[in-house]
Amino acid sequence: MIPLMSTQSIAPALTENDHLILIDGSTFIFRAYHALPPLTRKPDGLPVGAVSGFCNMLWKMMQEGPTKETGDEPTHFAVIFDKSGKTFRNDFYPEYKAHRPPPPEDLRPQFGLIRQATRAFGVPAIEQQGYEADDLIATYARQAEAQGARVTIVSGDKDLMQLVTDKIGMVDTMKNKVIGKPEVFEKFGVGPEKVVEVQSLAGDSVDNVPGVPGIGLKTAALLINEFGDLDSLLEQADTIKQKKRRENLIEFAEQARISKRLVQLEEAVPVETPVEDFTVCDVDGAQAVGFLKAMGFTSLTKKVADKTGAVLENIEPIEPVIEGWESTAKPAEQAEDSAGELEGKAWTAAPLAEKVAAEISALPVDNSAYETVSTIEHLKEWIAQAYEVGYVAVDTETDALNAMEAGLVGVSLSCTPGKACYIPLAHVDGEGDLFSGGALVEGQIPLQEAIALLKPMLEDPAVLKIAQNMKYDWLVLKRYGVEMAPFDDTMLLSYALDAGMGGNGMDELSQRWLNHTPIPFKEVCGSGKSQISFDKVPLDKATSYAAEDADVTLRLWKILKPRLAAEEMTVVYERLERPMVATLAKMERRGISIDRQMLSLLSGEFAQGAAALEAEIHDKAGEIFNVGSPKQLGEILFGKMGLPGGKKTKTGAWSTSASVLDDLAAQGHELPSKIVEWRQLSKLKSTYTDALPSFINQETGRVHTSFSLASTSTGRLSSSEPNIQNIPIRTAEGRKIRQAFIAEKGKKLISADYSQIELRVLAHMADIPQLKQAFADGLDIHAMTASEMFGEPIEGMDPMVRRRAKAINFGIIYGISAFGLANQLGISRGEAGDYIKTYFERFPGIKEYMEETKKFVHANGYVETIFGRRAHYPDVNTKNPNMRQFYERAAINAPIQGSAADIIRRAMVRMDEVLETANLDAQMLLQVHDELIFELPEDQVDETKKLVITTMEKATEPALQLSVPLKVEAEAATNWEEAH
DNA sequence: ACGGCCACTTA
DNA sequence: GTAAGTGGCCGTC
Repeated sequence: MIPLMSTQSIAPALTENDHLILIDGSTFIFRAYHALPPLTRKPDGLPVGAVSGFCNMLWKMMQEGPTKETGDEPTHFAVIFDKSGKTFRNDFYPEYKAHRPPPPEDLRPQFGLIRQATRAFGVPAIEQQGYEADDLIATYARQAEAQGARVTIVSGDKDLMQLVTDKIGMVDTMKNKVIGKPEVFEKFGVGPEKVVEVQSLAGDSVDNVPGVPGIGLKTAALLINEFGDLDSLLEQADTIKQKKRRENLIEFAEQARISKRLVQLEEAVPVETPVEDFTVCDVDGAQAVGFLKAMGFTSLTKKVADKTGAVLENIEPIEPVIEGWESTAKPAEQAEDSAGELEGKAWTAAPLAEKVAAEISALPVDNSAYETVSTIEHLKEWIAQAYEVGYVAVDTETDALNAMEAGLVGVSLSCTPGKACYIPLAHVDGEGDLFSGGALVEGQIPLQEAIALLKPMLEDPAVLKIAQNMKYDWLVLKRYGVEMAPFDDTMLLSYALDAGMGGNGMDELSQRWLNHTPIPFKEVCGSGKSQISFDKVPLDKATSYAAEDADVTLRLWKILKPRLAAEEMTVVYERLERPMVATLAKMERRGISIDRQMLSLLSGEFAQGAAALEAEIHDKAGEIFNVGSPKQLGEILFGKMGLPGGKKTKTGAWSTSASVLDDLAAQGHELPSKIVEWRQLSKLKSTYTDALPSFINQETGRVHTSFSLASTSTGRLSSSEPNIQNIPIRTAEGRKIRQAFIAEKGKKLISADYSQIELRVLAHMADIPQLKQAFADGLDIHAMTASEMFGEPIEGMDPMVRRRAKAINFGIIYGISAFGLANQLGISRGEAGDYIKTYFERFPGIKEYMEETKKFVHANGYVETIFGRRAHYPDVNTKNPNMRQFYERAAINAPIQGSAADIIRRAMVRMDEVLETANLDAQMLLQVHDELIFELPEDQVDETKKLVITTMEKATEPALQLSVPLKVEAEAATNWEEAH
C-alpha cells in the first residue's frame, strides 16, 4: 500500500467542546431506497426515490441532530460513502462481500445524485479508493476522540459498534436507537473492545465473513469471555470440552484469523480530507434549493428555502450530472455496460450470480441446527437479527391448505443460510380421541403475543420479507392483522427467470438449485386417511420441517435474486409479478357471492334431465351400463352395435369423444347424441352446480377462488378451488350457472373484457398493415379477414365464410397446422392447407413472423412477450418431428397469449389505486384472461365503467404504445351472465 | 389411496 | 392448432 500524506488543514483542531457527526451514507441510501415507494421525476422518469428519502433524512439530521438525547448541536458534520471497487480486504480475501447482489437497476443512477445532494447541502461527501466507509468513519472518529471531541456515528451497521467508547456513540435513526456500551454488550455479549474478537468467530453471512462453523454470536461471546481474545482461544483450543466445537476451532483457526482481519476496521486511513474540514457552515440556500428544484422535490424545496431565507422563485434549478441512466429506452446491452461502468465493478452480474449459486448450494442443510423458539426473549433475538441484515425468509405453517380458512400454527424465519428457527404457536396435543385432544402443547409463545412482536418487523419497510409463494403467507397473516411489506417471492423470481423450465414449487427448486430434497410433508403429517394437520405434529419434528423451509427459501432467494439483474428480468419481476401478489390476494379475500338456492334448483333439473337421458340410452343400447365409462360405452358402440369406429385414443382404445359421437349422429344414429347430451349435463352438475356451493366460506358466505401466478408457461393466471375461469357460457343450461354469480344487495357486477386482444397484439407484433388498419377503423376483424382471403364484400357476407375466417384467425394464434384447421372446420387436410396458403399470401407478414419466431426459439430456447417476459422451450430442438412441431406452435402462441396476459396484469396492478383515487368503492373480484369482474355500489356504475375501460385500454402506457388501439367493453348487471 | 386417462369446461 | 382445471372411471399399489 502506498502511504498517502494526510492533507494539512488550515482549520483549527477539534476541542472537547466539539461534536462530530459522521453519517454512514450506505445506511441512509439503502434505507431510503427500501423504505419508500419508487418515485420518478416528472418530466423524464428519472428514478429519484432514494434521493428524495436521503435528502429528507439529511435535512432532518442537520436541523434536529440525530436524536433528542444526543441532539446537541454538531460542530462538525460529514457523510461518508463507500467507494465502489475493490478494497484492501479483497487483497487478502477475494470473497469478501462477494455475496452482495448488484444494486437494483433503478438505484444505480441515484448513487451519484446522492453525493451531489450532499454537497448541495454544503456537507462534505467523503469517499476514498480502497477503503470502505466504515474504515473512514473509524479513522475520523478516533482522530476526533484523540482531540477530545465527542463523536456520534449515524449508522445501522453493527460492524461500527467496535468503535463505541465514552466519547464515541452510535445512533440508528431508522430504529430510533441510541447505541452506547450497554447496547453493544446486549448485542454481542461483550464490550466494544471485544466485538471484533466475537465477530471473527461468529462470522457474518451478509459480508461473507466466514468465522468458525457452528459458532454463533452466543457461543462466540461465551468463548471470548472465557479466554479473553481470539489468539488466546485458538492457542488453547485443544482444551475445549465440546468435541465438535474443539475440532472446528482447530480446523478453522486460520479462517477465524482472516475473519478478524476482515471485521477489524482500519483506524489509521491516510485520509485525503482532514477531520478539521468538516466544520458546520451555513447552508447555501441557492445551491440546495437549486438542486432540490431540479429534482422536483417540492415540499422539501419549500422547507429549505424557508429555513435558508432563499427566495424560491428567483432560484434556477441546477441540473445534476446523471450517470447510468437515460430518459429514452435504449438497447439492453448498452444499459448493462453503462451500469457496470458506473459502479466500477470488475465483474458483471452474471458470473456473480453463478458464484453465489455455487457457494450457497455447497453449504449442507443441517436440520438439527435449527432452533425452536419458545420464549419472548428468543423471539426478540430473531426479530433483531432480521432488522440487522435487512431481510428475512418467512414461512407460515397452518392447519389447512386453503389460505382463506387455514389457521396459523407456527412461523419459521431465516436470515442466514443454514440458520433458521421455528416459532410454534398453536400446536396441540395429538394424543387422545377426537374430542379430548386439542390442549395447547407447552413451550409456545401465546399466538397474539407473538404476532404483536412480529407484526412491526413484518410490516417494516426496512426489512424485506422473503417467502416461497408469498400470496399464501400474506393471506394467512392478513387474517391475523398483519400486512407484510415489502417482500420478495422466490416462486415468482423463478417464474420470471425460468418459466417453462419446470415447476416453481419449493421442493423442485430446492432440488434444482441446492441439490437438496427437503423433508417431504408426507413424512411429517402422513398422507391419506391417516394424515394429520400440522398443529398435531410434535415440536421437534415440526421445527426440522418448518425451519428447513425458511432456510431453503432464503438460499433460493440468494441464488435467484442476483440472476434477475444479470438476465435483465428485473422489470418483468417488479412490474408484472411481484405487485400481483397483493392485488390477487385482495381479490381472493373479497371472493364473490353465489346463489346457493339457484344452484340447488339447477342441480335438481340437471339430475332429472340426466336420468331421463340415461334411461333412453340404456333402452337404445339394450342393456344397462355405466354411461360415464368410456370403456363400457366403446364396447357397446363399436363392439355390440358394430358402429364404425373413428379415432383411437393414445392408449389404443376407441375414442368416444364428442367429435366422434357427433360424426356418428350425423350418420343417422340416435344413441351417440344422447350420450353427448348426458355428458354435458353431468358435467354441469358435478363440476358446477354440485361443487360450487361446497366452496362457500363459512365466515364470509362467499366463494374465494385461488389464483395461481406461476403455473402457466405464458404468463396467464390460473384459477382453482374452484376454477372460476371455466364457468360455462356456451350453452343455455350452462349460462344459468353464470346467473348464480351475483352482486350483493344494492350492488352491481361489472364485467369488462378486452375485445380481440390477442389478434390486436399479433397485428402489433407482426406488424400487419391490413390488420392494424382494420382495428384502427373498428372493423369486424373476421369479416375483414374473409373479405381479404375470398374477395367477398363484408356487407351481406355468408356467415359460413366469416366462420371459416374466424377459425383461421384463431388457428394463426395457435400456431396453425392444416391438420388442426381441418379438424376444426370439418374439412379435408388438403382444403385446410389451401386456406392457409391463401391466408399467407394475403398476409405475408404473418408467415414471416411465424418463421422468425421459430428461428428464434431454436436459437435461444425461449421466446419473449412485448414486455420482455420469457417462455422457455428447452426441448424444442428434439428430433421427434411431432414434438418439435408442437413446441414450435407453443412458441408461436406464447408471445401472443403472454403479451395479452402482461397487458391485463398491468391493468390489474394499477386498478385498485385508480379506483381509490377516484373515490370509487368498486372492488376487483375475478380475472378470466381477458376479462375483469368488479362489484360496486349501483349508483357508481357509470363512473366506474368509464374508469375501468380507460385503465384497461391504456394499460400498456407509458411503457409502451401499441400500434393498434385496445378496445374494452363493459356492462353492469346484478349477475355475471347478464353483465357479460 | 393414488395417478393416468378421458371427457368436459373456459379464454 | 395455444393455454388452463376438475370430475369420474379404472388399473395399480
